[in-house]
Amino acid sequence: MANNEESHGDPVNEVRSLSSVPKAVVGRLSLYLRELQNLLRQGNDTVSSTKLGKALGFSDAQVRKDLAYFGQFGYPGIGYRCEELVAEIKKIMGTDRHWAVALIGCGNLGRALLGYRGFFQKGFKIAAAFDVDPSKTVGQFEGIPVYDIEELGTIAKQHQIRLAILAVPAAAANLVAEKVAAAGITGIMNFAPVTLNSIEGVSAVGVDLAIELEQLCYSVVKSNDNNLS
Amino acid sequence: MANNEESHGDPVNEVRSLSSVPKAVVGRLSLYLRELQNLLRQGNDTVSSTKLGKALGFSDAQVRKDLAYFGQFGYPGIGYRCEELVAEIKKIMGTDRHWAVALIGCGNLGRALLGYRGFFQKGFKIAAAFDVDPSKTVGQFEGIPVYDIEELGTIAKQHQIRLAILAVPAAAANLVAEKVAAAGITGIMNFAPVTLNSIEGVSAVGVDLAIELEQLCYSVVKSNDNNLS
DNA sequence: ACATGTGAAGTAGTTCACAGCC
DNA sequence: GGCTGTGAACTACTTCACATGT
Repeated sequence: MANNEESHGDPVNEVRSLSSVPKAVVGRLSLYLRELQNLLRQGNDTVSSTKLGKALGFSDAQVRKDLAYFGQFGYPGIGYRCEELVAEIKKIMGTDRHWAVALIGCGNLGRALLGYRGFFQKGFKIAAAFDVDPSKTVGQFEGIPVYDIEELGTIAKQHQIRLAILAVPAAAANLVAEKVAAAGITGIMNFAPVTLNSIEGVSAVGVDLAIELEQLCYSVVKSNDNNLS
Repeated sequence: MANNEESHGDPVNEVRSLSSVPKAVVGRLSLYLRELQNLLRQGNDTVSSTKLGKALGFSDAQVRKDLAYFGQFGYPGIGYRCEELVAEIKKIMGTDRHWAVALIGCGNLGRALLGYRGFFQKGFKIAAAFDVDPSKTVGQFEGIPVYDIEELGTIAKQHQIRLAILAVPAAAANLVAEKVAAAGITGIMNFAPVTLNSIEGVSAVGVDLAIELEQLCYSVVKSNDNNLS
């Protein structure tokens, strides 16, 4: 029994869409994109729904249905042209352009995220970092200037920042989220271990690393139980 | 239209269970646990399914149904006793005990995770770190010793390590995952931006921070579209 | 022969609504 | 009156299977 799998956990990370496209579909789209880029790097020009699905643990029908929400991208008898599909999915996700991002909270995790290459590769650039601690707001980390949180509004306007990464303590998260919204930012990636209060016109995804590990823990314990029987 | 929400993205983080409990339920269980602990800290002894659900954006029925998969924990007319329910959920998740964890890959992200408090608070202790780079394997970070990856088997046995956090480059991830499995570790939290090949008897959750941000990006773009119409 | 796109069928997850209990 | 636990109804998602295209 192959107990391994990378499918999607569910409410551990948190987004809701308004439209008729199921959020599960959008989640898989990101995985398709990632896999397609890997395939391209390995020199593949085209890929079939069967192959793409198999690589990610989904059925071929699932792949085709998911893509069908957004258009007809395939070629019967051929499959999908990787480069083309990459471009399409990027357009759908909104990552066909560059995004300026604010990082708020320069603690352990915050500083690591400043140096994280993965964001940049997807077109996200952390334009500025913020903190409340005066000892941090003097300089810069990883070449990114650190400002006092009160300057968020000004700097956000200057750099046209539309997304914020929150790496602040749980107790401060909701207050900071309000400031972020007030600065005209409409997307928040929240690393604090609390569910943010909903803010009109602002989308949020929560990423709780400890919860993610806890989910893994459940799988491990569960699979042990099953193997005994 | 309140476009904010922290519900669960779907296949962005990746777990599959064998049993009949939907993975979505297990995901929400972690959120209930987190909220219950916050409620306790605020001095609440009991909570109703309505209140708990409202705090997280779920219906009262959802909360009750989710918990009903595991037993009867509530008191009609009263609700749920927070402390009691916390203990129950911890037991279900397997976090009622302590877990020794190996961290593999001491780059930017890896080192930040070594210092991340959230894991410890849930009972996870990073007992040892590993890397291939000899310049890193001499010392320690955050008080945690760093070993050469080849020592994984020995050290894992010594510390009874059952979980591993992979913070290695994408190109190395699958190879390292094999070594992890060979060391007798049965749970992998994968930060590398690839879907790991399935390994017999090993559970994996994938956490791709860039994908998480991409999902947020989609929500923001989408909600913009909707507001125009 | 191979692969897409899609209606139809099937499965899984969520909400309703109410009986029973405090 | 407030609240849980749960069958029944409903909704959403996934898979099937095949017509169509290369």
